[in-house]
Amino acid sequence: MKLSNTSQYAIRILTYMADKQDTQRINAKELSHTLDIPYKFLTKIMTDLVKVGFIVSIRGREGGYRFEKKISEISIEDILKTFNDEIKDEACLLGIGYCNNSCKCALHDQWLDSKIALQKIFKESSIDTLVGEGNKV
Amino acid sequence: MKLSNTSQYAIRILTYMADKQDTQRINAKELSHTLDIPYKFLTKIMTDLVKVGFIVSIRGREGGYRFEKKISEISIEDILKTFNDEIKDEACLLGIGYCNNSCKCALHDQWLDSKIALQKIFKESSIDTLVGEGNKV
DNA sequence: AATTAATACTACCTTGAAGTAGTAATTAAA
DNA sequence: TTTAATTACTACTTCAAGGTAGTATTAATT
Repeated sequence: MKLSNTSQYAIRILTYMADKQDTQRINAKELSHTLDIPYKFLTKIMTDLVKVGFIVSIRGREGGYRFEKKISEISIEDILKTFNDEIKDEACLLGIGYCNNSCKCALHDQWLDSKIALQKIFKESSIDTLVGEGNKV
Repeated sequence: MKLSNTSQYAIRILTYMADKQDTQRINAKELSHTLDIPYKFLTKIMTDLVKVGFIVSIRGREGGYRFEKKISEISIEDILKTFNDEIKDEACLLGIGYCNNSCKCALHDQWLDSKIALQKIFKESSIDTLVGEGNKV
């Protein structure tokens, strides 16, 4: 009952980047050190985040990353979808195919409200709503 | 954002067993066929469920499994705990150590209500509340 | 007593996520 | 134009969960 490491890392990276947007470019080394994410694994994730258009990369000396999309337009859901980690509508908590109103598992009704609440949180939490709270990174 | 296969299997096994408690013993072969769980993997899970005291096994010909605990006294939470898959109080959605009121990640406040709701569902859903609804197995 | 049908145990194999290594490509600075 | 600092790419290794195989043990039936 948790997000994948990759999704967790991606959310933390983008939140941290948003938090210090004064400095326009942030490089992988800084992110790796600050967020304690293995360097090589982080650069792999960064490349994915570039490909999906959340950020752009500047290669070469003095390079790094900066946002491409507005941070108000990147939701947690968007990030989770990038790594195929979102909660799908017909997700079955017991892993028996798909659940819906007419075909459901024994936990479907109990799980429904929480599922919707979680989906809502993920959809409505954009990166800009997460910054500046002095939270741990 | 899902339960482990093992937990899903265990919940389905116990729910199915509870659903047909008329027949006192159920054997691994029937469970494996009916629930479409690999036989050898299922027997491994069954042994765990025996060890933790939810069920007892009857070895030898005509053997099988039956409940040891009352099905009203086995919660989803109990099952999840058996396989170390429960939602812990200080679980951090972003995987940054532990979260609490004074030290939290950027998603902690948003996640809190859902977490509590889920914990409540898992705690309050005992096996007997899941049977007899005609749900898929 | 032998056979058969069941669970238990030990050890192994497979798979996908996580993580690592090395090199190529790029670009600013010296 | 060389060097240094950066991201991108390809391929590999590691780890834990999931799954499999073979054998031992148990006990009712024949």
